[in-house]
Amino acid sequence: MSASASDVLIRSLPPARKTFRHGDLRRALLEAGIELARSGGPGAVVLREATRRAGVAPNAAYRHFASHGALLQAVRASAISSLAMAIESEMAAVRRRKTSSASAARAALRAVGTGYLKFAVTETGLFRTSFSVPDEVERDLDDAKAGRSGLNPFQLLGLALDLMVESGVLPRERRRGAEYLAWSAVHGLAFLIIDGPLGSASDSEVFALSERVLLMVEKGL
Amino acid sequence: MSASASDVLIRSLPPARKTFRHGDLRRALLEAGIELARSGGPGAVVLREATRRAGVAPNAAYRHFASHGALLQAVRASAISSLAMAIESEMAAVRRRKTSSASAARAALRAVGTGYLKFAVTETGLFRTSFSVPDEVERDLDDAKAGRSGLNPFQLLGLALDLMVESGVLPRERRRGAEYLAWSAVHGLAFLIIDGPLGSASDSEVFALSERVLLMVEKGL
DNA sequence: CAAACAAAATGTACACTGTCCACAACTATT
DNA sequence: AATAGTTGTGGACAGTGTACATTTTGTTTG
Repeated sequence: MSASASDVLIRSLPPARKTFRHGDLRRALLEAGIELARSGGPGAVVLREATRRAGVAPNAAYRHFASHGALLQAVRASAISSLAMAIESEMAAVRRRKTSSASAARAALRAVGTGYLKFAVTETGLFRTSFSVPDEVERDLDDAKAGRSGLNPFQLLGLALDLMVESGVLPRERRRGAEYLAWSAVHGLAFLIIDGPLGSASDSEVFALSERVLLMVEKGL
Repeated sequence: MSASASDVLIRSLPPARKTFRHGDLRRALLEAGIELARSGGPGAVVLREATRRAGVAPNAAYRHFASHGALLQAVRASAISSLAMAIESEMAAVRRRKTSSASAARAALRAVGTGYLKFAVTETGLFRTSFSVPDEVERDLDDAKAGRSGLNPFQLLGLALDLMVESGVLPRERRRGAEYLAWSAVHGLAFLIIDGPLGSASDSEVFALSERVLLMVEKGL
């Protein structure tokens, strides 16, 4: 039959799957959503566009996600996981030195902060998506939000703080709730950089400011 | 003519203005937008709903705002102004004591922080709207974003820091960029409370944490 | 004072979104 | 091979922002 002509038309834009079944539509939709979030933030992850990119009718999405919100949540979980991995890789780059010493503990906390900030600057869309909606990451055991270590960003921060207690840098009585102090400062700075008045600051200014914030955290914990 | 029947229908919901001209539609739309933002955050300020509340056709808005985004910006400016006023009133409650002493300067900075946090908790929708989009408040002379003093939140913070330098609490060489350190910490905490893992924390926990963050800022500046 | 004009509203229309429902195509099971 | 269940399609609807043409109105003139 004359498949060539219509094939050209069809193949022009969409992936043009040949089988009726897609095979792994859920993953395809999720990845499309992630890509949308990466380049446009949470507001850009629109259900119909995801189905379009997957080469599928809009309603097909509802076989895999209960609603647009459910898709967004899945994308968000993935974004948080990416953040965790960014932090992990920053920590790994540091841990190659001596272990459990005071300076190592400080370096670990610092790595969490710089990983967090780097991710915010580098993957702004995903970072925004990570915090586009209320959530409790504290005792959230969802693996989709964890990095390779199985820990989510909040837990990685807790780990660094535990190290500081063990090495005597942080008095044990100040350990409780310390996550929130550190996270507040670093998250606030990240926000000021990507959404606030620091948006037009130079890289070196941002770097200098990051150093000061991390120092403030160390001193003020 | 039989105006009674249709009048009942019309009068049922909308403000039912009788003149063709509205009189002050711009203000009406802005106030409707503010109300929407207050109760639902930035996403809830939808142009058509604002016109509905003003008792006017959707397109009427375009005589006063170039786009939905323009309306949102106006709402946002007003939200920032409200934030400034919240900070101002907190500062005023403190300044009744001794002036220009070290403790007064510290109290001023503290007032900025608590005003900021109170506003975030009390007027969550407006607070979210204030930071729903990139902006530079630093040298923004827009009066719509200022409080009664004519200063916007960022400038109020700067003022408090200036006081600290004058009273010798803050070494002059650490003054530059200190706004960002303080703002980072407090803004981050505000976010954790309203959108993050601290959403389910009790009031007393939040209060205690706020104290610690403000202390961290004082120590770490 | 009537006529002309600019401003402010309306009405219609379009593209786009999320989502519901009925139906078709395919797979797996009996 | 018949049947049931899953996964996709097609059509429809309400809701959004917004462009265009049109009507209503207050103001400014001749």
